[in-house]
Amino acid sequence: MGTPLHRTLADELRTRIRGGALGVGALLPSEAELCREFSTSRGPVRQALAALRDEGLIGGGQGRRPVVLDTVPAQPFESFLSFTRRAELTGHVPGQRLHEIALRHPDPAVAAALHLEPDDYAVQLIRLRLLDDRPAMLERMTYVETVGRPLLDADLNAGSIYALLTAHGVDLHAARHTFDAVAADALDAELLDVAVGHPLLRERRLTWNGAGETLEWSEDRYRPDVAAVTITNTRGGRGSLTRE
Amino acid sequence: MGTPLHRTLADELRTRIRGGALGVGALLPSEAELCREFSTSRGPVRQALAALRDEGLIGGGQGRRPVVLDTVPAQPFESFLSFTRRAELTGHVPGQRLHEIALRHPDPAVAAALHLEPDDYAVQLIRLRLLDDRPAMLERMTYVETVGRPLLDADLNAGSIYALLTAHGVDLHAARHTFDAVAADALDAELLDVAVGHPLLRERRLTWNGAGETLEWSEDRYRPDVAAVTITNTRGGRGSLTRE
DNA sequence: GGCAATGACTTGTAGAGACAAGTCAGAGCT
DNA sequence: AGCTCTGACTTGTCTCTACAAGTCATTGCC
Repeated sequence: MGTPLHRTLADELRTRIRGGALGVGALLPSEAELCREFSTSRGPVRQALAALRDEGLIGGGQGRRPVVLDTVPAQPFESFLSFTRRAELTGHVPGQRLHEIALRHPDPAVAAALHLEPDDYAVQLIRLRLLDDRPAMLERMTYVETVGRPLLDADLNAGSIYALLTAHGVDLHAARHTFDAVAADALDAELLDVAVGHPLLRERRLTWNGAGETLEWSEDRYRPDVAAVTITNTRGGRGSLTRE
Repeated sequence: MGTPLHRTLADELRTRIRGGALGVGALLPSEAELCREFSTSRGPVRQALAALRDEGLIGGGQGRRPVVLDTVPAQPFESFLSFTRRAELTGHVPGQRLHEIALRHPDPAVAAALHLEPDDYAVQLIRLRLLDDRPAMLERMTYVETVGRPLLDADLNAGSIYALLTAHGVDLHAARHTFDAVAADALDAELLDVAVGHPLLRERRLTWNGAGETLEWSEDRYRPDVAAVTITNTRGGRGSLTRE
C-alpha cells in the first residue's frame, strides 16, 4: 500500500464527481460524514478536499458544505505541452530545427529547480520551432537523465518530443508555466531572426509526474509577432491555455 | 488577532525570501526549528510551507529541507482578475497612481473588441500599479459606459477597481488573457521607470459577464523584474498539488 | 582510499481532541 | 408577513502525539 490515504480519498471523490454521482451544484458529504465513511480522521479528508478545491472541482467556505462547481476540468493537456499538436489544431504547419543536444551537468539554478544533485547529469537541448517555416519559438529544455536518455538516440527534427516521451512511458502529469518578457540575447537573435535586445515572450516551465518528481525544466522564448499565449478563465473555473 | 497564524507565518517567510535574507538555493529552517521559533505546532508551519510551495517559491521533498527556488512570487491562477488581491496573497503591498481617466469614443480597434458602435462612449483610464512602492505594471483599461460610470466618481487611488465594480453588482464572470512581449513606449518608460525599448510582458484582457456581454478591454504591461504570471495545470486524474 | 552500514535528522502521513468562526433553518416575536 | 434570534451544524485553525519514509553525514570495515 504505497498510496497515501488522502490521495486515494481524493481519487474516490473525483470519480464520483466525474462519474455523475455528484452533479454540478450538488453538496458533498460533510467532513464528519466522510470521516465515518472512510474510517479516518479529519486530516486526510481535509487534504483530499483541498486537492479538489485546487483543481477547481469544488467550492465552499467556512461553515458551508463543499459544493461541486464543475464535473470536468479536463483541459486538453497535450495542448499545454505540445507545440506540434497545438499548431496542427490551429491549421499551421509546425517544424523544428535542432540546434544542440548534450548530456551534461546543468547550471546550479536549473539543477535546483529539477531537484538534482550537483553531479547529476541532465539532457539539455536547444531547438528552434517553426510555424509555416517562420521562426516562432526557441526552446532550451533540460530533462532529468532517466527521462532524457531516449532523446539522445531519436531524430529530433522529425517529431514531437512529447509524443516520443509518452511512448516511452513517461508520465507528464502536471506543469507550472511562468511568463515574463526578456530581451533577445545573441543566440535568440540569430535563430529567431530578430535584433539583439528585441522583446521576447519568455515561458519557463517545470513539468513533473504524478509522484511529484520533477522531470523537465524548459525556458522557451517566443517571437511576439508570430506566437502568443492565450488563457481563458471563468470565475470558480480552472481555465484553459492555448498558443496561437 | 484576525489573521490566522499560518498566514502570518507564510508572510514572514515570504518577506525573508524576498528581502534577500534567504537567497535562491538557501535552505529554510526545518519544520521543528520553525515550530520553536514561532512557538507553534507543526500544523500551521506545514500550512505556511505548502502555501509557499504552491507559489513556486520553495521546493524540497521528503526528508529534505525546503530550499528557496525563486525570489519572485508567482501569481496563483484564481486571482487573475484583481491585482490588489493577488498582491495581498503574495505578501506585497499594492498601490496605484491614476494617470488619466476619460469618457470618450474609443479607438475603432478597441470598440470592435468590446462590440461597441462608433458613437458609443466608453470609460478609459490609465493607471500605474505599484508593488511595495515600486512601479510594477501599467494598465490601459476601457470599460463599457454602463459599467465604467461609477469609476468617474470613485477615488481610484484608494482601492481595487475589481472590488468597486463587484460592489456595484457588476458580474465579472470570465476573461480571456493573451500574453506576448512588447518594447516599452515613451509613456511606459516614463511611468514604469525603464528605458524606451525595454522588454515588457503585455497582457491583453477581454472580460465579459455571465450573459456573454463584453464589459472590459484592458492592455497591461508588466515590468518583468517585478511581476510575472504563473499558471499551473494538471492532467485530470490522480495526484495533485497541495493547497492554500 | 573506497564503500557500505549506521543513526540522527528531516519531512510525509495519520489520529484525536479542542475551540473559533461562519452558515442556515426554524422557532418565536412584532 | 416580516423580522430577529437562537441553536445545531459545518468548516477553519491549532495542539499534541506517533510512526513511516527519505536524506545525509559519519563511522568503521575492507
